Amino acid sequence: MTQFRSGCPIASALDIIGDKWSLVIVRAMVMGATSYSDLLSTPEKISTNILAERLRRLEDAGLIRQSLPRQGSIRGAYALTARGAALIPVVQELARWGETQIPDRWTPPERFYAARPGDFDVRDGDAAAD
Amino acid sequence: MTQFRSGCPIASALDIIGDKWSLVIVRAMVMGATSYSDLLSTPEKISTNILAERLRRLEDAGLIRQSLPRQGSIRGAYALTARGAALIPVVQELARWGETQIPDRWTPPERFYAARPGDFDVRDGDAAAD
DNA sequence: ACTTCTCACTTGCATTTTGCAAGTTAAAAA
DNA sequence: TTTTTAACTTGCAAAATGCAAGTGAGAAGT
Repeated sequence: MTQFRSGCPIASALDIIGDKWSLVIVRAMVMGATSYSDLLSTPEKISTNILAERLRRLEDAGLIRQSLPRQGSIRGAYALTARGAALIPVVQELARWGETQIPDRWTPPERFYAARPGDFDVRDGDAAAD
Repeated sequence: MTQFRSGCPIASALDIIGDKWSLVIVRAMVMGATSYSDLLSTPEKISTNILAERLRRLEDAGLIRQSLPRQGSIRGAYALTARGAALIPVVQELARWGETQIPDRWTPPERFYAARPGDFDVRDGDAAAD
């Protein structure tokens, strides 16, 4: 599995999600993306091989999981696990930093900052009905 | 300068500090590192060329700066700018994530979590006397 | 004054990661 | 039954990372 550079929680976290794409994927999933094509259609234009590899790594690291395919679809939807959802405060702080420190960035929608780790990892039954 | 993948503040932040080393350097500086050799002696064992290049990039991005060399030293000490210090909440959340989600990580000292952006970027005069 | 040491890097080169473009496979739609 | 679409895989070029060794300038020792 991942070799950690040290016992430091920050360095170790970066050994897992310290790249240009992992937290972009987490952001997209916080915003509701669940399929491979949802993730491909983000404005950042991730390439297909990188997305596939990142999804594999995030799954191996236990941050996301693929639910069992429902009938009428070949593959299951991706969802954040509790561990992955625990990154929400990190991406929110990153968003605040980007908004305040980099000129002309978009303002994320309210519901992005309102998201809480507990809103995810529903374990079973996709009870996301309104 | 940096080319941003999109207007998203998260993706743009990652375009600047989305790698394995930048936030490790910020962490070390929050903990008091000010010289090249301070930064080299962190437990993560960054190699010299990477450190030099990262320092250059962080300086170009306005996150750190090198103060004017005092007499008796050839180069000035590195310090976080206000923009760099604004990353403190990000590294703190990352630390919380690492501590709670990865087994057997070190517990950062109190003063790490107590650090506030306002404690840095003293602008002039190194008034860090006890 | 002259050699030695240390600090802050630079350079060369191998390895790994990232990125683009095109191809594949299976199921859903026409 | 041909065509689309969704979810990838493969090949190869380019960029980032990492190791080891080298450099230059001021500080320290003698």
